[in-house]
Amino acid sequence: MARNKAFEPEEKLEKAKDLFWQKGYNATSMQDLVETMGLNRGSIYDTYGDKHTLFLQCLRSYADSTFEDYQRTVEEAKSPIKAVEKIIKRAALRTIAEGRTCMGVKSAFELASVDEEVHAILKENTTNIVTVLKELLKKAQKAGEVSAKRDPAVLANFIVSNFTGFWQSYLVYGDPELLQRQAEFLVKSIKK
Amino acid sequence: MARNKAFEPEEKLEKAKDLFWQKGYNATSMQDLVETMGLNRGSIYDTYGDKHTLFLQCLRSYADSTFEDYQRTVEEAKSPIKAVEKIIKRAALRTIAEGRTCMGVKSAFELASVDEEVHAILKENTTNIVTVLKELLKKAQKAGEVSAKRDPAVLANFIVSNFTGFWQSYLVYGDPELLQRQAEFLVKSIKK
DNA sequence: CCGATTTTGGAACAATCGTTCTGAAATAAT
DNA sequence: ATTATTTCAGAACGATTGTTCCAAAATCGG
Repeated sequence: MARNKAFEPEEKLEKAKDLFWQKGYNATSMQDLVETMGLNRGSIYDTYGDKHTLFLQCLRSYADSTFEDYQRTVEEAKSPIKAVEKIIKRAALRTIAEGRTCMGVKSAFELASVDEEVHAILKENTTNIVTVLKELLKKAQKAGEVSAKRDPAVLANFIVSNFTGFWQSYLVYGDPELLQRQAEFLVKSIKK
Repeated sequence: MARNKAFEPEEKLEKAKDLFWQKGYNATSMQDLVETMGLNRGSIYDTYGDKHTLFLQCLRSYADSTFEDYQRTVEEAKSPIKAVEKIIKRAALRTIAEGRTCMGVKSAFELASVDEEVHAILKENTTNIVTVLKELLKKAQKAGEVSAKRDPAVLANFIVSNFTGFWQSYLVYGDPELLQRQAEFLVKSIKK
């Protein structure tokens, strides 16, 4: 009946994601996308819709894969508190290694206050991570590894907020050692 | 000899600042600025230079006034540790009250990685606040109000990073109570 | 009042924005 | 081979981007 798509939509979406991630939404033009994705203008509109819709798909893809990364980190841990520690260390490591600021954080500060769809994606993603941490902290409290006086919800949000703080710190100073020490202090704060 | 300026440059800069603050750099157009500042195109270019130069002046103005606000907060405090507490509480309060995300944080994530001038302004401003906190923490350590084991530099950077975390938390959840509790936990973390 | 200098509103600029459309080439199933 | 659908390169769209320029009005010091 018809010709097949000559490209892998997910693979090209990955390229779009990389570009949006690097430049931000407003600073990325459709021309940039055409060149980076190596796709025709029409093909982009046919496959992904307009620029905004394309961006939402990229953001969702980014959010999902980071969440999956945190989930994998949890699975490998030997105890609840070790899992929390691992997640924090992993966040610090990603900040240093990725070479550019978390797409979620960038998008939050650029768009979340004026774009309800972006806000919804980021809120859901944040809640997912917070929920994982909250459950781990509850278990850690039962095991006596975290003070029972603390509210797990506050602790979990505190940790996730600190991840944004990691990006800010590294963006301004680019000092891996400082970041590591901040992460270590965060772990200590949670434990005792 | 010549006609005087019919407007107060600083007053109009304030309006530009408000607009950049609200919309971000890339999403603010020159047309927006003309309308919001109530000034002629030519007058803007004559007085402030091009869009980018105007933005830098706005950002500097914002950074200076927030730093002054923190300095005032310190002066009113009765002890070093109280001053640190006050600064943290004040940051949380501002997050809740101002209705829009800190211009410094927004600009950092939108521009700092590609705009060296913006990066320099923000780095200097951050260093200023970190320095104030560091001195206060040293004094607090001498007074036995903060554990001497901690590195004041790490603590100070940890606190400032948490301010960015405050904005993220409030941007995503808009929950004043949660933020207050995060701030309280931050204070506790520093003290013990 | 006069001459110098600004402000002002708006026209004009080339460039780019996101988006749509065209028409021809390519490829799939019938 | 025919037909249906997609890809492709690029033209074209009106709108908007940042910036410059111009002539007229306004206001100052002498």
